[in-house]
Amino acid sequence: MTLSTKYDPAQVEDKWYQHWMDKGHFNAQVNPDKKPFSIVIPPPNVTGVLHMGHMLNNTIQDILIRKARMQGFEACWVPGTDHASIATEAKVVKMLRAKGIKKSDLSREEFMNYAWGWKEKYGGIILEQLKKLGASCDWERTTFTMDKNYYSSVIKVFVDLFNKGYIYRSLRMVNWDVKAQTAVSNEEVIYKEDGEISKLYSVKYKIENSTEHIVIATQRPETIMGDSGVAVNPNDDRYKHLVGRTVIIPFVNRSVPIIADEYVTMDFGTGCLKVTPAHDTNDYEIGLRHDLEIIDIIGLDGKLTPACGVKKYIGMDRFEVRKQIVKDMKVMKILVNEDKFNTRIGRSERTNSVIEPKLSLQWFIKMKSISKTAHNVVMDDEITIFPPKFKNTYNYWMKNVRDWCISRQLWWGQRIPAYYFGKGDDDYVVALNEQEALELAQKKSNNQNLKPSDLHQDEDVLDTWASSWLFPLAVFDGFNDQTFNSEIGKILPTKNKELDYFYPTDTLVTAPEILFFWVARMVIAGYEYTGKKPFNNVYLTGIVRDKQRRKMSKSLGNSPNPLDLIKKYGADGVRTGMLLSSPAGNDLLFDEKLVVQGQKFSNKIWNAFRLIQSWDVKELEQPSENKLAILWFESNFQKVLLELENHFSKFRISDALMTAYKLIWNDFCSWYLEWIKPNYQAPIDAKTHQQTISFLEQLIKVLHPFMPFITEEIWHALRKRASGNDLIIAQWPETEKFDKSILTDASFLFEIISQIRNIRNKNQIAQKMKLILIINSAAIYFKTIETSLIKIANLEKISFSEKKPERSHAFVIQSKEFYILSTKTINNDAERETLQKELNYTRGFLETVLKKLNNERFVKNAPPTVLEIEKKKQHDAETKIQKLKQNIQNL
RNA sequence: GGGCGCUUAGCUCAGUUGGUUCAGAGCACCUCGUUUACACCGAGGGGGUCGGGGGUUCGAAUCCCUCAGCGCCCA
Repeated sequence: MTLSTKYDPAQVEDKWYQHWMDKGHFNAQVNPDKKPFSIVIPPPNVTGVLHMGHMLNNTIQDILIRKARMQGFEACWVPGTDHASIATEAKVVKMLRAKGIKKSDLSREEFMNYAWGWKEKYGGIILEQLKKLGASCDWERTTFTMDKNYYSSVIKVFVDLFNKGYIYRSLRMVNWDVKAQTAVSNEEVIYKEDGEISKLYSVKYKIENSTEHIVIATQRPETIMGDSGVAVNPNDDRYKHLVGRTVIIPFVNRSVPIIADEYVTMDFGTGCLKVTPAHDTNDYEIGLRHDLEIIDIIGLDGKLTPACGVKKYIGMDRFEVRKQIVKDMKVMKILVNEDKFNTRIGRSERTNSVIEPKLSLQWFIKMKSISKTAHNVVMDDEITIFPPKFKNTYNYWMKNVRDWCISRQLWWGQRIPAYYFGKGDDDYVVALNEQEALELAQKKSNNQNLKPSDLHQDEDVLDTWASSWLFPLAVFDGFNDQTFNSEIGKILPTKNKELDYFYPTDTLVTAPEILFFWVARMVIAGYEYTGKKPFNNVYLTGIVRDKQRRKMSKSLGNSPNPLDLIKKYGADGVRTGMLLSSPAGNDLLFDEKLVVQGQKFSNKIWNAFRLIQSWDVKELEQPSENKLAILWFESNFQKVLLELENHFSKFRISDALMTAYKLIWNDFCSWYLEWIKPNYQAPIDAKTHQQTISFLEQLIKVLHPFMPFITEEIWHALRKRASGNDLIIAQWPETEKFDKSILTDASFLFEIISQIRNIRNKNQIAQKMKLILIINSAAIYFKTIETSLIKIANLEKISFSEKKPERSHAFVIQSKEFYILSTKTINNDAERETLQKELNYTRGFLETVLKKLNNERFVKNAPPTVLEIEKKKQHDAETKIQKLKQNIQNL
């Protein structure tokens, strides 16, 4: 069989993925004979298509899960998707609009049908794409956050938290998205980096019973009609005398107090702030402190309401009113000034419309007490975050945790199970279903005649995070009726085998951006319901950026299409390319060149395999150099395996890959294979051949988690294997004790070889030309490495002699002198220069060593081992200097 | 404004407890090399005052102070 010199991933990847699926290698079940190792996927949005961030994130998860599987764990990777309330609803609305259908024309049920239809069509795309990447998820466990069971879990939790007193309904300032007609969280409000240019208007307010005016500064003159106070700083001498007086609000002629509040910045604007509690978060706080009236003059649509009290403004958009009111103020001669200034304007992440701070009745979770354990366990490293710097960030957020607004004015999501039976703010009950709600409502209202039709369920749905925070529990059906005890609001142990076995999961791999949205909240939910953590480790990946450090995004168009990359370079190449530059927790500067490097690496391994496979094998006596090569590689493999495990234990995945990369490319291909390679067309002895195949097997084992496809392909090409004997479930190599002296011998050997190659290079001596090496040393020291040295350095022979040959190139290693007999005329000047350079360096080195040794305090204080080392350095350097000097003289 | 972090070779980054010839890796670059597994290759090489300054120590990339530049999170 002749194999192509180029490895072609397209030929093998789909084949092996299908094979693994057919054999059920991805599926995990409760198995008392094995320890569990589980990961839950950060569920991607159903709206999404695979992007580079997913590629990185899921490659890392796949690496962890594949390694665990090979290490004999029952490895379970649960995939799933997230219903993404806001984003999905936006997509569906847009899709309907294209068909000429308005959401407002549809009933809730009709809309949900469309939404489900959309989800069925597009919602699974991303998971299908993950298969191309090689993700070894247990697809039979695929979970969607709106699945029936999941939905009811979320509702149960809402009811439970309400009954426990964690959920309350309250008038709060929310960020209102006028376009999307929904409240959005603080995190979904975007402020432009450099701010935005706006105008600051200075307006005269008349002081009541006085001819005096006070000049306030505002950037929102359209809210003047909602003013219920004017605030100054208590330390501001300009206004001290006015505190306690009242002013007349223009347009509405309302009389409001002048109050003193520390919040006011004296040197901003006029130092005099109009207070509009209904339309600004800070004003709201001030209003609460000073008991000011709340006058809401802007409707949900962003238009002024009759409450503004000025007929011509009613029904006008807030920004139109701003233009008009400025004109009107000019006419009234109360506008003193308008200045351009740079300010921060909050815009909705989804619609880019300017956020309107708005008071509204919303549902909240009290976060302070429920999150206490979740805070502590991370501080105590019960849950470990990688990289550790995020522990600080987590701490800061938890310390200042704020109540969580969980209602969203949308339809796509879990509908809030609150049922209203009257007009009063407190006329509602919270229940699992309508039947229970009716019973509760009858009790609460003291009205046994309430009918189902008298109840009206809350129109809003829950924030998506208020469902996905249950993910690690819900995927193992932790809230089914047998497991979840609604009386005490706990998930019971020993009631659910799957949950008992797979929970807590091992490692969560996700982006730092959602440390609070998702990670922290999962920890909170985990402790609230099981008293246990949801995962042992949290690994936070970096953000995938382009070479210019710009975040990859659709709008910039700087993100390659992952599937195109896979097509072009193979999944193995792409996985490798991503990881090669992904140091733990740092951002990844993606460059297609890295994927090329991954592809080249595939090819290198492929050709190593081709070489081994091409040899003619005979029952011959094993040459001594092959024995040495094998001993060396065995020990070296063990040494490197330790390094690899160390990297893994610290989640240095990219370093682990680089370690494997160098082990294969440098150690195996460049050294080992060249060492044992038979002469052209000569056969190889069977023993060495077998051993070499075993080595390659070991190598592809440790490489498998990174490059699953090519390794599986070679695994099967190397030997005939029984059905089901696949690399994906092969046993991971064990670390064993190894011989360190052989490594020392080898590095001595390698150093000599490098020197000889260097001499060839510098003197234009062809690789093919055999050279004679003379060593000024007893032959006994070179017994083990002699034949290897002859072979790899391509020598004719080695002689041992104290006599320095006349025409030769000299070098010194570990105080031993080596001479390469020259076939050409030696260029004495060049040779002298080389040796002199070496001599100067060594002298300088000796000087620094002597400096230490002559320092009494060093000798007194340094530990004996360090002292010994320094003495040895001195001795070696002195010998070397002597020999170099002699060699220079001899020229 | 508050908090956290970063600055090491042309680029991206390692460097664990202060102590091996410790100043490293990968890529990039330069030189040489192709009938011999792979040119998606091989061999060799150059390149850094460890951001600046000060301090602690026998000894500092590593600890402390300070200045400068950059990034992230929160308000």
